[in-house]
Amino acid sequence: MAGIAPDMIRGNTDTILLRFLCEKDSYGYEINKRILELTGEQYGLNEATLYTAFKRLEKNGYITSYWGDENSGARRRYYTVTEAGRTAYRENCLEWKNARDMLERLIGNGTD
Amino acid sequence: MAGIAPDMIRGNTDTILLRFLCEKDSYGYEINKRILELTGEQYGLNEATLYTAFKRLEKNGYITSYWGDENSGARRRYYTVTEAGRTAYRENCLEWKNARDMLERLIGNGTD
DNA sequence: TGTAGATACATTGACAGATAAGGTATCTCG
DNA sequence: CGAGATACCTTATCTGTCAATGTATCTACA
Repeated sequence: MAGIAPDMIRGNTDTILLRFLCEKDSYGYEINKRILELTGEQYGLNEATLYTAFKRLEKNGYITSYWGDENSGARRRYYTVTEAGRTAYRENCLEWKNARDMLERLIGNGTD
Repeated sequence: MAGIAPDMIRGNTDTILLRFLCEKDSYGYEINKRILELTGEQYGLNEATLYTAFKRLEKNGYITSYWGDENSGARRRYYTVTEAGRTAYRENCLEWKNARDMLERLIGNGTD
């Protein structure tokens, strides 16, 4: 298992984060753990990438953030998806499906 | 139809070019026309991207090039895929399928 | 007591691939 | 002769990702 090239994920990072936040408020570390679980440890976001993406999403008005009131453990910054974020998520999903189908046609099936 | 975001294709550009060159020797302009056809004019490679990719592939030993002997029309630089290029193509196809399935799981289905 | 490991967030500089914008040159058609 | 298509190429710039580094807290264990 060689892992996944970052350039394959690029363009979908924001969508992935929005997906998890559409389910429930969450924070960086937790989301990344869920990504690792879902991919059988095959893929996880680099931390710098993760926090850069959160900043971008917040700047675009797709999420808001607040500090959790942990009385134990490290502090956590929680994120909440906005209505605009939910809309963006749905649109991104359509774009992904469109791009996926196109790539399927363009790449061929590897039998040559 | 908003077209396809470049970041969705990124990481697959080389594979797409190799795919066409696995079929037959070809040149930049022709490949790009075939991409436009196959996608219903939805997507075409930026020329700078196209020629950068050819350079990269050649540097990696995946393709070789030669000038066509056109006796009419603009000169064409033809590309030939090497054995290493065919192998890379097959591997890239597997990587794409792997990444695609992973993204499918990570992105969800947009129904939230 | 202390120290290793997990949790958790954040910043920095560098890099690779993509882009827009510009350029060269030839042929075809009206 | 000029417009449009064919065909290739270069440069400066942008964006997202990454490695490296830093901070701080809690838990487990010896």
